Amino acid sequence: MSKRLQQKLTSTDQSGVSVIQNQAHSSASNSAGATAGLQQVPELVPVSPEGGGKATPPSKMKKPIPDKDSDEYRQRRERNNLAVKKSRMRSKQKAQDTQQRVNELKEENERLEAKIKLLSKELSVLKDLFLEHAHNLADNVQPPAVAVAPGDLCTNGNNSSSGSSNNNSSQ
Amino acid sequence: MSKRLQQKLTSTDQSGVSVIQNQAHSSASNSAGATAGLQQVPELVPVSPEGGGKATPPSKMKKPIPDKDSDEYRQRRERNNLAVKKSRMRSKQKAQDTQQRVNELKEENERLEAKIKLLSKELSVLKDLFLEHAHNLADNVQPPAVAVAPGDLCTNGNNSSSGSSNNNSSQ
DNA sequence: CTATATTGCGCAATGG
DNA sequence: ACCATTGCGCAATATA
Repeated sequence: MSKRLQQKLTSTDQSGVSVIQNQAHSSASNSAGATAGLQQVPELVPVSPEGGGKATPPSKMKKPIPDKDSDEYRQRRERNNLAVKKSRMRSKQKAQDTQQRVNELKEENERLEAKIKLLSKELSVLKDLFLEHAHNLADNVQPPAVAVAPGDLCTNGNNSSSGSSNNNSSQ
Repeated sequence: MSKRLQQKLTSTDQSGVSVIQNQAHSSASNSAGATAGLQQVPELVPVSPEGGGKATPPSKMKKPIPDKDSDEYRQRRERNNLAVKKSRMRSKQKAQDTQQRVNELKEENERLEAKIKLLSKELSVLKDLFLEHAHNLADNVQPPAVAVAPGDLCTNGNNSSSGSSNNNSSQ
């Protein structure tokens, strides 16, 4: 009574499907009334169409007949299903990773841009100071105290509100 | 003779498959010998199991019978197949776009890092110049030519002689 | 509730 | 021969 109607049930119960297929090319119509398990296979079986005892290297046989209900067939299918599942899992995983990569890169971009902004600011400040000096010299005037205290530069070139003049080390 | 064996052929010709399916839960074995087009439907039809004349709010009917070979069924399937195809196409497209985004972001990252490097260099040069001036002033002497005094107490860890005083303005 | 969108799964063809 | 990848259909489920 029981045919062979159990295949995966690995995760969620699915509907077992028995599928009969007709070849588009082979227009062999056969009749096989199956009471319970229905399946049909054309009885056309090219039984090794080779004259010699070769290993059929360039054998021209169209289809070795996808024998249904065959043990080997079922085994093959199951293995393929497994492979398919694995492949798809990896594919999805990869897509996810890619998405995450985008986020990481976006974050890093922001950080880099912030740093650029800061550096630019520092640069502009220093340039301004230079211009002042140049003007002073050009005016031939030499003020005893310069606009900037040399000690500041000696200690640290960072005079921003928060001291953050370090290179990134993470990642 | 020809049943209903043509479905997509939108892109490549595939094998037309007629699939009969049995419900996993309903263990009703029926017999339907079909010569050409085979199909089977369990005659179990839960005819609205409610006692009152309600609108069946939590109606428990399991399946309204997936009528095969029905016109409406076939139509519905075809529409779904189309939707599936569309959805998958978009999904793939999106994945591709994401990958491209990664590349773009990587490029931009490189650009930003290069810029940072350049700005850092400029900054260090300017700072060095400042230190020189400061020393000159501190020495009370003002040489006509800027004579660099190696005596640096200020630990300026860079004395790159390469003159790369570029000034970028774009972006 | 009906229509479309998404998702998991199996099958088959194909590529390596 | 084997596994990996891919396109497609079906059905269940989610979303509108």
